[in-house]
Amino acid sequence: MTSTVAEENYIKTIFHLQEDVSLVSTNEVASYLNTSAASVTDMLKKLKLKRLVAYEKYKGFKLTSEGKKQALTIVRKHRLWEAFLVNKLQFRWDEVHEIAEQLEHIQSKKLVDKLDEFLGYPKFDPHGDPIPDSNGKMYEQIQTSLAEMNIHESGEISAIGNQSTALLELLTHNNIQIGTKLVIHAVFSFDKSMEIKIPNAPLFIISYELAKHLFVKKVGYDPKNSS
Amino acid sequence: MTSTVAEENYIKTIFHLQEDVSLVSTNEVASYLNTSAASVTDMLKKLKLKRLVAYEKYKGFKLTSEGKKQALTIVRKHRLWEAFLVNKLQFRWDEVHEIAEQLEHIQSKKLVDKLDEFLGYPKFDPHGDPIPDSNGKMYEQIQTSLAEMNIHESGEISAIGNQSTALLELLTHNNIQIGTKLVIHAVFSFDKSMEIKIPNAPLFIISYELAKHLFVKKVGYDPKNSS
DNA sequence: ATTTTATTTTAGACAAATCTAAATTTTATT
DNA sequence: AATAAAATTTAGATTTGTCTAAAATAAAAT
Ligand SMILES: [Mn+2]
Ligand SMILES: [Mn+2]
Ligand SMILES: [Mn+2]
Ligand SMILES: [Mn+2]
Repeated sequence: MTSTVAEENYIKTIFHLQEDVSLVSTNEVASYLNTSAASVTDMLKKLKLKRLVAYEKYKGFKLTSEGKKQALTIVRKHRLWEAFLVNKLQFRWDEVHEIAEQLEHIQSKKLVDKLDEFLGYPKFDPHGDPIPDSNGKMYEQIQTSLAEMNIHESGEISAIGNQSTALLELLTHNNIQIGTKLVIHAVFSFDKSMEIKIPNAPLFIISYELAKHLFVKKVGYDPKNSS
Repeated sequence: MTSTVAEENYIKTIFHLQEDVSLVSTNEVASYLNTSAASVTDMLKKLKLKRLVAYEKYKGFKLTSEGKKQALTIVRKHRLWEAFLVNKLQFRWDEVHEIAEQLEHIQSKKLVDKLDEFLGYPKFDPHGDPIPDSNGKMYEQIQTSLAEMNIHESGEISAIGNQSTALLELLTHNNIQIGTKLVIHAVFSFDKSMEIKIPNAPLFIISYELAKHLFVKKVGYDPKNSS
């Protein structure tokens, strides 16, 4: 019924990988978890036996609905703990992922629900990722990478696609955080860098590399009028 | 350098058992941890190799100073998390031990110290047990079991030596909690039961079984005058 | 001082999670 | 369609933490 820490890490990994594609491969999981393909195959057999993944050898795999349900409770715990660390204990958001990787495996439904209540039922974690509620429901992220946006479009930073201290340093330097509104003033084809405007600051340029890791909720932009 | 969860559980167990006696035995640890004596011997070899216990076969064992230091950080985490669960998340004190058994193994010095600060540097956990500070120092518990006290002595409940829901139920019924002041009005030799007085309640009788599990800080009682 | 009992350790086995190397299957390339 | 390359699985080990049963040692009882 309950899963080990190792099993939970595989379940969560498959969950994240299958957000993009319908079937996940052995090697994808192996490289994500820094483990060998052989170990992944071993674990898949175990998870199949527990009916948490749908798996046929050589064919790829995905979570069953029970597997997805378990994944959502792990993701819920991970993000709630991250919110706790940042909102209550004053950690920076680049410090919390590692600790949440441990805390997400604590087993106690009551603890999670009380933590959720204590935090005021937050809908998003410090990186802008949605937190599943106790039924596994969470907000959709209707957002695009800033790198894919065009000149004159505007939006609001909704998530950060990388949790490194190096990225935080750059964002802090430029006064960018989740919730910051921006308008794209120019896009330079040479290096795909962008000139953007944010409130209370002069225009400045950000690299394509940076733009790729910033996710934006578009505003003032009606898809019906976009021909 | 860092220890596994299993190792930490042995270290903590030896720490608690050696509070009473100078040398701990294999069987004591085995029965405390509900494991076999053979497993304890196996683990002792490992802990000896890591220089965390002083152990000679057939002779008993105790923690080295490094072992004690590690034990204190585990106890610190355990009790701080219990304080968090009760003081911030509104758990009852009979619900928190199991969860703290998991949380005490989370590895992050910074987390523990921030948690301590967030809680306002509590000196005692919800069961009245002292919380080591970040240097491993903690208040001495100058307390005796209520069962060992005599008629006319008075004191204040400082710790509960058992964390069962059944005990909490009885204490709640009698309006006893940590901090409650009491005076012993009578001790009945037949069954060692005691008649006690607490503020705002009539005299009532408690069993020897209960008294054994209540720890009391004596007050208004000067040992110099006790002939 | 023997003998009996209790305690502790050793021997050997097992499950979980991992690995490397070899075998198999699938996919891509000529 | 045959062959080469890539991906995946299997075979066989290894480490950690556990177990039972047997052997060794220590403690208690006669
Ligand atoms: Mn994270
Ligand atoms: Mn996050
Ligand atoms: Mn406890
Ligand atoms: Mn406690």
